[in-house]
Amino acid sequence: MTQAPARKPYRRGEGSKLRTDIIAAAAALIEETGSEQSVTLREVARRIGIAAPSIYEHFPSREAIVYAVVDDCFSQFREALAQAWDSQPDPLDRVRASCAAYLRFADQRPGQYRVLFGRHQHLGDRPPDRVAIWAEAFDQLVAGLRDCTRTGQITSDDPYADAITIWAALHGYATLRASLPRFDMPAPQAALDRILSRYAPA
Amino acid sequence: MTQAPARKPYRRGEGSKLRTDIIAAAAALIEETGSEQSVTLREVARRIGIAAPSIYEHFPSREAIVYAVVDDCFSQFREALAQAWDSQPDPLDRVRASCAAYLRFADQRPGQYRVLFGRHQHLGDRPPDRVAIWAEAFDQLVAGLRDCTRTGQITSDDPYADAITIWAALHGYATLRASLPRFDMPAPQAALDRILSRYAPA
DNA sequence: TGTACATCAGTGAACGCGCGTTCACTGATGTAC
DNA sequence: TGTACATCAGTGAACGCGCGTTCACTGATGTAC
Repeated sequence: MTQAPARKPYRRGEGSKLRTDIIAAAAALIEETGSEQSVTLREVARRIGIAAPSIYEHFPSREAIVYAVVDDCFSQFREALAQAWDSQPDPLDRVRASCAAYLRFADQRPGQYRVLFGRHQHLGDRPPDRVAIWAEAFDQLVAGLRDCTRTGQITSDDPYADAITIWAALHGYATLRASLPRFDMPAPQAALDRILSRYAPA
Repeated sequence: MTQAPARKPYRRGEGSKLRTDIIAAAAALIEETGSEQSVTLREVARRIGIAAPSIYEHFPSREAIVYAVVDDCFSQFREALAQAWDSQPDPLDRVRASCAAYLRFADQRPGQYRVLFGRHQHLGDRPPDRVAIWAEAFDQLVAGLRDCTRTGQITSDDPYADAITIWAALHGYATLRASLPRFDMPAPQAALDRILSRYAPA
């Protein structure tokens, strides 16, 4: 769509910086449209201000760009969750902080969050196994709930089943808010408080 | 993709039947891929066994087909919810039945459910106002919860806020289950029981 | 200090593809007489 | 009962478009001598 202004080639030895530009442009495109399909070589090239074939110096195919972006998103998502988890020693605070980080990611980058649930066929070399990443985050939530039941901060006869419900509520809130922007939703923090209030009564 | 076998033209006066075929083929395509983008005139035509330009007898553009399909989905969705609501006299049973119908629709036609949350730009003549349809369904849930608090079947200090949470949990469960089929989720009825158990303790 | 040259960071033109859409048309079928 | 013809339900070829990808190339830049 938008044509980037003229640019000078990177200096010798800095050619790999273009790789970063490509991923950034593709990520922005995904964020704007919420779809991987909008990542076309030509549109990415236009945004950076290069010719489309220049991309082949850094990626073997269109699909490889999308793959790299999604990979990047997953890393940042995991990092955000891990940081929140580690920041709190108390079990309930830990669950709260993790859930808040989850909603913050989805709120600030709804398009990228959306893409984390897309169907990603593998490129051949490495298997994607996105399910494993979600399972990891989910297991952490289950562990958190278990800790909270042990300390008596949360009452649950089945932390696994309740973790499913809480995850569903988080995911549902985040995607509803992004899908129906004209529908008046409470802010993330208020929504989270509501969700958890049924599990950790004051 | 798949080429339909040879077919005979509809008889005189029955030409409008093709319109139904087109919507059905487009709906199937959406259901298979979960995306409106897969509805192309040529693919729809291939599936029915006609030439692509024949579609212009019944729809002015590609977008009009998608619009008709989404319209159809919304009608069926509303109908399913209304039927469930009307089938139960007891307030809590009514909420349960409506939520169950919601999950059943999403479970049986995940691709079409997904599309109900897409961005639909209007075609000019009539405004889409999808938000109004969602608001209508949501208001019914709020009313149901209010009735249940009156009868004491559910405890809530803020039925509106709790309706948001319950809707989010339903939507989140449905979309997670569809997005991550390899992640082991409980069946819809079990998930619904879990969700509502926090609001209507036995 | 000057210069030839290898290499780096790209480019421009072209390909085949599927797409939406337009247009002139065709063959079967029901109907008026 | 027979026939001309209007109409219906479609078709085939073509258009311009944006796309992914290939290929031969080019100009600037750092380096060896």
